[in-house]
Amino acid sequence: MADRAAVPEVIWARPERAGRGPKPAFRRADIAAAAVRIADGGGLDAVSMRHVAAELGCGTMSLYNYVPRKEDLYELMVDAVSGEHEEWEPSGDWRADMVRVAHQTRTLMHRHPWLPRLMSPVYGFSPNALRYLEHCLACLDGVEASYGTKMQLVGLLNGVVTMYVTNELATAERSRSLPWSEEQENAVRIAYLGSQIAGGAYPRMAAAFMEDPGPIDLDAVFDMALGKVLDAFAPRGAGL
Amino acid sequence: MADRAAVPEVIWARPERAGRGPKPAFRRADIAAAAVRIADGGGLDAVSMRHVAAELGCGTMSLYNYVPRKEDLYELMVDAVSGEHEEWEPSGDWRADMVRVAHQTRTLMHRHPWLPRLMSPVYGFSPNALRYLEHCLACLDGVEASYGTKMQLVGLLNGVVTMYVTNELATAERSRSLPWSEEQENAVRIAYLGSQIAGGAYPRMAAAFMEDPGPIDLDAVFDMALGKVLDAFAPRGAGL
DNA sequence: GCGCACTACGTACGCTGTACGTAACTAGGA
DNA sequence: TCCTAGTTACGTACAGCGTACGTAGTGCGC
Repeated sequence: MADRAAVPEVIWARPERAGRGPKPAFRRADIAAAAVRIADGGGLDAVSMRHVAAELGCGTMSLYNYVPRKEDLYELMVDAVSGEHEEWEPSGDWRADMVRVAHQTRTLMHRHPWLPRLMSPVYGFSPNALRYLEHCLACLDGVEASYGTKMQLVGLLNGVVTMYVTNELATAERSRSLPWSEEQENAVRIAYLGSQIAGGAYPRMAAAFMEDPGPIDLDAVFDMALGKVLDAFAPRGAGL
Repeated sequence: MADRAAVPEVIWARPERAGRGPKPAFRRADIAAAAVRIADGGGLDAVSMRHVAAELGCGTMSLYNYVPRKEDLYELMVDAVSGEHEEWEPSGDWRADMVRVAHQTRTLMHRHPWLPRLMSPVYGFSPNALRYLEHCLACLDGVEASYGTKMQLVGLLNGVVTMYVTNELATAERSRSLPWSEEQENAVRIAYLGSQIAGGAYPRMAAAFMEDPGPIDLDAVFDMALGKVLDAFAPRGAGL
């Protein structure tokens, strides 16, 4: 009996190919790719063991030969798209490199809108996550600070990016599981908001929504927040 | 026929009591409280329509008289605990007030560990969320800045708090749905991490984990990040 | 070449959200 | 005042989920 993990197991520590039986029909990468394909097309909730198996053309339960739990499938997915992170020779300007890293992460999350929901520090040590972290640290090589501080910077940056993209995608991703359109939902919510504000109980909120700053440039908002966070760590181009 | 929402509907716009039929057995607050109780005790995944109904002592489908979709139950929950936010007379020192707000939010999230997962800008305009936002804006009354900037500050602050608490709770909340303990899982993951680092492919990661900064004080880390974010908006006690 | 670990996968269980139908109830209009 | 239409309550049912378990069949290590 294979004793399907009564004890914790990191999927990455498990060898792709066991010694004994018939050779596996897929590689882990195939499975991850199939799951990513489904999530990209139909949202994270479309990723079920049955769907992934169908996408691969195998029986549902066969997947459990590769992935002990669905949770591990998620971990495979996150690692797979983490592999899309490009790396480059550190430019010497760590601030510029960090901005580039952040933009790249944001692009990645827009390409795979389910990614923010799966972002977890627990997945932070998959093979591709390690490569990514090492690259970030390399970009910070010239900075005089402890690795602890550098890790905190990278963590905060990642967090802020995740947060912003989550907000950027919130209504769009939400409308995927709703029986009506995003615009309809927004209209109804804004109508309610208007009625509440008109009540006079929230004068400052009312003023805020009267301001009408014109169309919001999400890219600019993101860049501004990113800049502020970096400023917080290095106020005037000094070290951390 | 009641035509159970073929068109979007904000739950807050629906009256608690309809004119016609028998008087409802519960108020929305009862249902929210029951769901919160279950989530506090058994995690968010324990919140199913059947469980909530059982907690209330009514049939499962009766809930759908109060809540058109499960999603709306979540919205009720977030609003309910948002009501736990205390308010106070703005002190005049907006930075101190913002720190207090952030600490309060963090405490709230530790009391209701499922809250970060449900944090969504979509729920940002429930009654208690409006009260909360209005209070934040009131604390910023003396600051010379547009309401847009103020909203951005509040948003960024909330986001950073959410992010930090998510990380603080990640392993604990995760272990709730796992058949083994948090410590076991951590041990296995650290063992894997060690083996990878020992391979020599990630020299900086290796150095980072050699550093051993001693026990981490989560409160201090949180306060530091919070301070940096506030510094980013108001470098030296100036206005925004 | 034997045995056993492994792959493949069908069946089945308990759980989920919720569509639908029915019975009891009550407020508004005649 | 009675009638009726809209609401509440809730049992049943269905499609889908993760996954435990059992059974074949395959091919490496001894």
